[in-house]
Amino acid sequence: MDTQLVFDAVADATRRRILALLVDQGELCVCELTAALDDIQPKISRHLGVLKDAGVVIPRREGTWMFYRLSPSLPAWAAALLKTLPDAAAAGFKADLKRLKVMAGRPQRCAA
Amino acid sequence: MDTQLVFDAVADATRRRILALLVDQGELCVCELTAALDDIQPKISRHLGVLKDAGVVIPRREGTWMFYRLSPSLPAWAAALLKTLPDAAAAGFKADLKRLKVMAGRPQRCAA
DNA sequence: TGCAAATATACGCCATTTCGTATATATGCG
DNA sequence: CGCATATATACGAAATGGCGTATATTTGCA
Repeated sequence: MDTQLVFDAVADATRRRILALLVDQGELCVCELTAALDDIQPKISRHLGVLKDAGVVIPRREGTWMFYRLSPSLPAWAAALLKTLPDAAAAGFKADLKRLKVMAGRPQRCAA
Repeated sequence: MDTQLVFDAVADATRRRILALLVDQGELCVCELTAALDDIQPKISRHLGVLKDAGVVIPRREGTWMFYRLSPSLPAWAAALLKTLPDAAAAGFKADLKRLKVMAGRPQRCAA
């Protein structure tokens, strides 16, 4: 676990919004995050790539969907840091969560 | 409290080393931090300026010394974030702390 | 006032990062 | 195979941020 990569990961506002949603929701796919953040898909994918390379999230493929969730093997300090993100984002987080909830055609999960 | 400024503050390794020491030691002056990090004074001052502008630390003058400590009015999420820093820095933090302890001529505090 | 110590700031320079757009890859299905 | 959906990557441009060096500021004291 590279410390600098983790802090680089949370230095960007878009990545913090993604992580706050993953902390709260457990697992989300790219299209759900794209809808929740109301942003373009390549941007979301690029930031998810950064998070994956940092070891903060791990991907899971299900058909054409790619689901992302927090890595289960984070050191305690990193897990504690990520848990602060929904509070840190505050108002923005609630808006993102609301857009996620009203998103049309959310993918069905086969497995958890 | 500007969220982005706080995360920018901890994005830099030098600032994390400074903050880890302040979390652990409570209050330190520029010359102590310069010795502990084994770095040049303008660099330490510049980073302390960033931390001050972000509202993460507050300065206190005592003669020619400037002492810095964590802001007492941090939101809970920010305080929780900062508390992870000594663990996040790990080995580097211990080395910094050791250099602080063996520093010659540490300033005497008049007041806490 | 004049000097010394401690700290802060100014100035280019260089490296990194993010962005939008366009395109490539991968999977499922008929 | 061929098409559609979902996701990932490549590219150049623009902005940002840290660095070292030099210098300015502040304070204490003779």
